[in-house]
Amino acid sequence: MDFARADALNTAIRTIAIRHRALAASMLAELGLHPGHEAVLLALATHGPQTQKELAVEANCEPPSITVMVRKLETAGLVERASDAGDARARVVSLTQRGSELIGPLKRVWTRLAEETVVGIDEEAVAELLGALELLAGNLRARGKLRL
Amino acid sequence: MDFARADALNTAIRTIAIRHRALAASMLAELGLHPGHEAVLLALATHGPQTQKELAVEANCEPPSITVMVRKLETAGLVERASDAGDARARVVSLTQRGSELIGPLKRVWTRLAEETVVGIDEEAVAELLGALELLAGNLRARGKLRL
DNA sequence: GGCTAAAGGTTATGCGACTAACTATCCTTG
DNA sequence: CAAGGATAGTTAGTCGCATAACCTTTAGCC
Repeated sequence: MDFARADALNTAIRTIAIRHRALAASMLAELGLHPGHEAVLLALATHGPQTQKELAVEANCEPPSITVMVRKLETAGLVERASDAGDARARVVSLTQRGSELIGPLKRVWTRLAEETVVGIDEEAVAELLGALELLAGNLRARGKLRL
Repeated sequence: MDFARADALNTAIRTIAIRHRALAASMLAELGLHPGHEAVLLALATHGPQTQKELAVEANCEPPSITVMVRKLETAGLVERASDAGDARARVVSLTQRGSELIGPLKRVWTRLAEETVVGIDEEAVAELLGALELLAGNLRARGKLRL
């Protein structure tokens, strides 16, 4: 690939990353959330109570990030942690009542974000784009761990 | 749009953002750079010396981020700042000799990153994808600034 | 011309995310 | 069953990026 195209691609990805996050931040602020928190809450809403390790996999980030986010969500009263019966190391995280009540509005905000992101693209093209994006995500999987 | 598709889209974007950045970080580390720095260096290489305000536009980030990055690049000896003749407020940033010498290797790394990102996608599809990504970037432009 | 508004930079602060290093538990296996 | 390695979480420290507040200089305008 020539540099011009490579740079256009990298730049587009970086630009989308920054702006998508910025827009997410301003929308999530309506609910008192910060970007990243929605991944934890939606994972809990979809797959039920789970350990922080599992959350780290679902939310696509490292355990230390989960530790901090879960602590903040706990302080906000949206989530609670309990000791796992059978493994004293693990902490099982689950939604509180207040957390559950936030899921509906969160899903609406999250949907609105996606709609604004792809405005002007017809449904078929969106499906195609989604496939391509998931392919990219797969390509990039765990590559960052490589140390020479 | 239904929630499932919206979430798939948002999640794909967030995942790509995190992983692309992580891979970029590990590749740029070979050159002693951190992610974000490449945007400044490539902007200077492409469009020549310019003020920090212009760099902020080109690198798609806010002036304070530029201030800090430029200072680090200056400390690393890759960039230098001079007072603008005619406007005492502005600082003109330019590449040093060492900075210029880094551009070649940087372009190679940057190209390799893009190639790894789209591995397994044929050239025509990459072009199409690039167009879609730039459309998304346009959709998201400055939306984050909105305050209700 | 002097007063106010706008613009370029910097500083301070907060957030997410990472790596590295640490603790505590669990599980293997010799 | 005791020793060593793997695993769940936490803590500490760093970086990019953002916003808010501030300082300085420029520019507009009676």
